[in-house]
Amino acid sequence: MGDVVRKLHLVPNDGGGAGRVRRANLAQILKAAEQVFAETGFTGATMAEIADKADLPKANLHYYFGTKEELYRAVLANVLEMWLAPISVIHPEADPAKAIADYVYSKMEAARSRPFASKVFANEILHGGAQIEGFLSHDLKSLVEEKAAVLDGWIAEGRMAPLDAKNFFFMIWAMTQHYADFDVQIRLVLGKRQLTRRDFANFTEEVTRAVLRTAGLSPSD
Amino acid sequence: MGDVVRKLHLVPNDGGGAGRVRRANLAQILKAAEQVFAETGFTGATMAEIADKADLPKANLHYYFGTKEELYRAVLANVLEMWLAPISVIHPEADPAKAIADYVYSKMEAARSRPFASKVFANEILHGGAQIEGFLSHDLKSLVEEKAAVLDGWIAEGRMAPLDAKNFFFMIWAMTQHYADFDVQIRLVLGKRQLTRRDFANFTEEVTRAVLRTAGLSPSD
DNA sequence: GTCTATACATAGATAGAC
DNA sequence: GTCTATCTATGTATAGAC
Repeated sequence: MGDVVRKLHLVPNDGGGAGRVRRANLAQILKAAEQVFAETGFTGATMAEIADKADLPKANLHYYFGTKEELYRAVLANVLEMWLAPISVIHPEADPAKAIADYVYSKMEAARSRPFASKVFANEILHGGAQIEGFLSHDLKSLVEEKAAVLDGWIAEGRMAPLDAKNFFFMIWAMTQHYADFDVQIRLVLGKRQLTRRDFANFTEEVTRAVLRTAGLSPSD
Repeated sequence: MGDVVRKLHLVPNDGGGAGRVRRANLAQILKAAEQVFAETGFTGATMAEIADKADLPKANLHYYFGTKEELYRAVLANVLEMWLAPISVIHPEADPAKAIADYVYSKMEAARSRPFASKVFANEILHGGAQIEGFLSHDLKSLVEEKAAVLDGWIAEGRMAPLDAKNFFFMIWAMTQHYADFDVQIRLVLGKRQLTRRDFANFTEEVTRAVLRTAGLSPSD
């Protein structure tokens, strides 16, 4: 953790780590900003609305983050950390079925518990990803290459069915993030007011089964 | 075609269908608007940029569509038509494997050939879908119920593996639209400048295999 | 039916008192 | 370090000449 943040130069001026108030305010602002950016996008979001949600005067946001864009980049940095973390369960020594099921579970849990983070990420990519080009073309690219090599190894050893490993990750991302990003569509089509933990447990089961079958694997427990 | 448009009251004043110039201008504006809304979202898009891309003065857009929101709704109406059309291949008399493969193919082809349309739709849902709530909660909901019943029938007859039929559609939508909506991520991770027809053919093959395996089916040809 | 010039509203950013 | 008042830019929409 922290690596991506530093690499992308996305850290707000921390002043040296002195104040407690500072930390609390930063956290409050970042949380409010994540929600507002998720709901209305970068241009749609207004500093006034974020300030309202953070329960702070508008000028304070500019005091801490300077510009709207800086604030946005700080939110993105948080989001990217969350996005990357789960993939570590994919490593050569792991059991394929268990590792892949764990990965799907983690991504679904992230979609359920931090839907705003997922939407901020989706929105950024949807509109060209100008702020995270470096992250995508370097950090994520090499990570995917590394993890795809793990899958290729398993395939070569006959421990899972042959498939395009990179594309396999794309399909997993597509399905898991869909439940966060397109929740409105899912709710309205199912006629539900809210997607519950039970709903997500069911989705997770279905997605896990789909992914494992695609890889020619059976659940390990 | 036209049904959804009418139901949602999304038709711009057609004046009676007189002019040829009118038709050409409307088409030009709608095409430009689809692209700009896709790239920057509703609030991010400006009438000036759309006018530029449509090669018309800004005031003309207001002449034809009144407000930015009306123009946006007209774009959405087009997009929804495209979105719905392919699902008709799912009907009781069809062969399950062939029908599902055809459906995946059509959705992937739509993602490839009309990426802006897919992005406009994704953006609208991502931000709450206020403009298409009626479409989602009535039209799409009943369509999904009808088509899920077809799958449930196939399952009952032992013609495909048991699964949650509605969720099966969600997974298909997630994967197929991903290649349009997240193309930037895919391109940068793969290190490609552009996704070609060949790339899409490969994605389509992988997604089709994943979907058929999930349904316990083998390719029919 | 087309287009230039402009009115009006909103939102990002800052100055300066506290 | 906080906040009110204000500046300035941008973008939607329209008036009115052609």
